[in-house]
Amino acid sequence: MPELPEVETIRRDLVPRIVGRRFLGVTLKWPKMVLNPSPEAFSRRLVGQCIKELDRRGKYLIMRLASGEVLVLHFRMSGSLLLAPQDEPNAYCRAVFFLDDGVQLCFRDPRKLGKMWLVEDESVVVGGLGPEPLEPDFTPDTLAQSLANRSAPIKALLCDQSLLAGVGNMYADEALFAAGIHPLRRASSLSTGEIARLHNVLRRVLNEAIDSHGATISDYWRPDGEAGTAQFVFKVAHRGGQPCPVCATPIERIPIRGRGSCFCPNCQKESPGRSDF
DNA sequence: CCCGGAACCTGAAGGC
DNA sequence: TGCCTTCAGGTTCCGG
Repeated sequence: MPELPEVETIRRDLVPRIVGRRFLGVTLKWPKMVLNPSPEAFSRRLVGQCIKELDRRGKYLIMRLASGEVLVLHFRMSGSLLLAPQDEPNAYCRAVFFLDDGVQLCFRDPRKLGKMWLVEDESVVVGGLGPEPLEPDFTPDTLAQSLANRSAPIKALLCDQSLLAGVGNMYADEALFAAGIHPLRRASSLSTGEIARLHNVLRRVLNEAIDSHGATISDYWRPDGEAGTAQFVFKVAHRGGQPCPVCATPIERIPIRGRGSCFCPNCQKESPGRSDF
């Protein structure tokens, strides 16, 4: 599932391949994935446009076009953006972008949950996102303010895109393990020390995953079709039932807000850590 | 405002 | 062997 490290990997892989290229055509095989404008207008307005810059905001991939318009993509659960896929026709290819150097860019998405927008102002899509966790404006203080007076489980809030952009189920689990914090802890119960630790490990976990080119758990692939390797260094994410790498206690898996949450019941106690006082 | 749950989707996996 | 149910989870919407 593409979260921040996966989308950042897609962006970095694509920059040398598609910046400066022009769209010659677009084929929409699942028009419902286009949320703005109408699918017909989307294709008509995109053709002929030159890709000026690739950016990322949270889990959104942002293509800035020479005209000033912006093509925004979200991969949701199962989306990938593949360059010149070898296995055409691909049953899961929901949209194809034909570029002026002969390359095809295929939006592969088995579950059809991915979304695209063509807008003049990207803020209508990403305006509600919280700070970028790897940017300087994400500080222990801003995290503390986001968590103050909130009774929801910390795990749920870490996945709330309006508080912090780009963190999803996998990396929230990894960060909470690294910080030694139980995912069900009420956010407002975290100490200043715990919040500082969480802030620190969030950045570390995300940066390490980017270094590993993201995690290929199910349907995420790099644009060239290669898998990421971040899943091989996961300590708890997607590892329910397996032994904790630190203490060998079986990793538990419980639903939080309907999401499978993996943690070590020994390393991540439910009560606040005594060492913080 | 805040919290939790359903819906959108379909392939994979498990039960009988 | 094969049908059926359940699960996976990012985002949006809805109800309490």
